[in-house]
Amino acid sequence: MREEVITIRDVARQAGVSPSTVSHVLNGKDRHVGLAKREKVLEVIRQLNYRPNAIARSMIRRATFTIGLVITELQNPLFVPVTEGVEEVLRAEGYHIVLASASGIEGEIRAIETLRQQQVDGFIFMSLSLRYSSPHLTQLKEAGVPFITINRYLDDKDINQIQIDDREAAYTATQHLFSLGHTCFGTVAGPINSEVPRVSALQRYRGWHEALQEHGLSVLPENVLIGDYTFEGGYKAAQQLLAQTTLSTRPTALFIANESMAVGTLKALYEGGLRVPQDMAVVTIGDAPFVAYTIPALTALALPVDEAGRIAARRLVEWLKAGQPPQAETITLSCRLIVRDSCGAKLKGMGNQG
Amino acid sequence: MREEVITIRDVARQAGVSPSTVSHVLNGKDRHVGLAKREKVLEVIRQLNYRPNAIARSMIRRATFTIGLVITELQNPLFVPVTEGVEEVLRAEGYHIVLASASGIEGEIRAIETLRQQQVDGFIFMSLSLRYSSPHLTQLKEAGVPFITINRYLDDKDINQIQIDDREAAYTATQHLFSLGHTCFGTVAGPINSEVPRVSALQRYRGWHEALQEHGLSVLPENVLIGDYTFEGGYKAAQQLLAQTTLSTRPTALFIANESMAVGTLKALYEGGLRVPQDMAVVTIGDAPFVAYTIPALTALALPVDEAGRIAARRLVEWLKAGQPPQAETITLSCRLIVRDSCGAKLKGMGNQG
DNA sequence: TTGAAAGCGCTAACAC
DNA sequence: GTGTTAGCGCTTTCAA
Repeated sequence: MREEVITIRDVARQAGVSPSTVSHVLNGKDRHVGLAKREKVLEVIRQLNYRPNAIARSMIRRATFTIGLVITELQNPLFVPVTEGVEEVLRAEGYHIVLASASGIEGEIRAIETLRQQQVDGFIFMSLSLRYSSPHLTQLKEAGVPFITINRYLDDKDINQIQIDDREAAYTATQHLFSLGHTCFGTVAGPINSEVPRVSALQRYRGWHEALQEHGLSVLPENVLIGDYTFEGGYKAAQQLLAQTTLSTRPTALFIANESMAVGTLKALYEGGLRVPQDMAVVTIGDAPFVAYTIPALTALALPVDEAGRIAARRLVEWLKAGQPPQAETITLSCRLIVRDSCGAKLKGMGNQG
Repeated sequence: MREEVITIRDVARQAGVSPSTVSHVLNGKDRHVGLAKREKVLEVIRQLNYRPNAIARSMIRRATFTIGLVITELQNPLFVPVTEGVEEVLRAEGYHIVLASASGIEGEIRAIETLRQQQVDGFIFMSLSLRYSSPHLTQLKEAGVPFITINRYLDDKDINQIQIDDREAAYTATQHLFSLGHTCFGTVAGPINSEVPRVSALQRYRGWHEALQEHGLSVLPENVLIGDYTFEGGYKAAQQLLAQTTLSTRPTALFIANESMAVGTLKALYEGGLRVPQDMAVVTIGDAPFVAYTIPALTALALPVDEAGRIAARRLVEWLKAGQPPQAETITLSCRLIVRDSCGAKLKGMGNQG
């Protein structure tokens, strides 16, 4: 049943040439092969349905044209669009993706180890950023292994990183609320005070805070909630906000650290009888497809996720082709404000001054 | 900078043994290696930070412990959870995943070709099912290549398939509406009449239709809309439904073929001034995380997606281990009805009879 | 219990 | 232009 394996020698024999000639017509670079032989070889290849063994080729070339894509959270909304970007350029360049899911630092270390055994040519890390330092990545860098990170905040600036400017996005979001006339703010932050805080959550909180400070505003502690980036977390946080505030202390504008929590928030507000945007403006970060179809549609900062993937892949491929690391660089991508309905129009009266 | 490659010979030399001895302590099966030598070898391995070359090993073993995961639509909501299931069991079994995105049959054929060159041990296909016959898969089967499909409807019953029972899910959804007392129905179907219809859309339409027939009900053509499985598609379809129906002909219950379209529908209904579920009950198929947080929360049929992934991976691994195909089988998984708020309670009056 | 030797399928010097 | 040869790093007979 199973096709017997046919090798380059079989082709050579059938075509009456040497294996190296076959190899040359296959890879066809420097060497010139006579037209007659070349055609004959090509024909035999087709006839025999010969399929070159890429593994054997890798042995000699010392390159597998394979890159390891290491991620921690498959269900992270960034994963799919980033991967699409990565895949798009890698495929065009003839590279394959080996997917490794690794939760936690230990998992990541294990994944690196086995992928190196598999002789991947390089890595793209798209894992959560849980801390600023990652010794195992610094080590990987020192071993000369080509890799690039997406969406991590490593303080080792000799590592090539693609970052999305979470701080700026939060700042922009908050400014947007300002520009609409709001002065009484609340937020549902991401996991900023768990044991290992997510760096993006920290940065988003920071951006929000900076914008407030800039305007000399402070926020009541009861208007600052902490969520966990989930729908449920956003829902609960908003419920709590409503429960612990009164009409007089309640914010008129909410910055929700990510889109999942924003959806949860919308629901809690609806159930609490608050209208968005009339009673409460809501802005968030993240522009998953459903964000445009909530009620009301969410004003959000769109993360340049597929671009991040493409850039990462492109830089890695350049590195691989050059055979040496590019100038280490941290590329920071900005988010784009997409105004929809959840923040409403500019406030008219001054009655909202908090 | 770059670590020089250290091979099994280096280890052997350092440890004062032969390469084959090192190989044996590494793979440690039949052969007994003296304790002293074994320890010495292990120590040298650690010292040198030796990393066996999996590629070289594959050459001899004729197995790469790698499987190709071929998908058409990265952004398909099934992709992430299915992949999680697949990854979970494959990793536990020591297999690696090579991800190949391939749009269309031609892309799939190309992906198969290059992955076979990469010597993957088997395949999992999680692509859209666009047609019932796929000659290239039948061919792959005949070549003796181990593979399994998820969510495809192939009429070649000699191929191992994992299916989700779309027809049944739609039937159940519709029955649920019935059980609540509805008699006037509408639907937003998936892409059932495009040039290459999606089989799942066809099946869901069929299940809906069967349930209606069973109750001897017919549906006004104007209450049957066709969408494209997107948020936008659902939104537009529902708008059209409202536009082309009057209060007297308008359905009281809607079956929306997937969750994205259901979200769009909810928005259109809201904007049209219809309350869900009071004025219109809505049920859908697909239970992406956001489905529980729409307003109102959607009653939906949850697809057993991660289970599908796990089963597929498990069966494939068994096949690989056995070295021969299992009894060809099409495993059909059922969906689970999750009742939330979008269908409301049982209708009281009889005024809704259509 | 261990080592020597022969490859896996391919490419790349090096001859001719 | 083309063939011969020597490996890539590993496993696996086959002897010892």
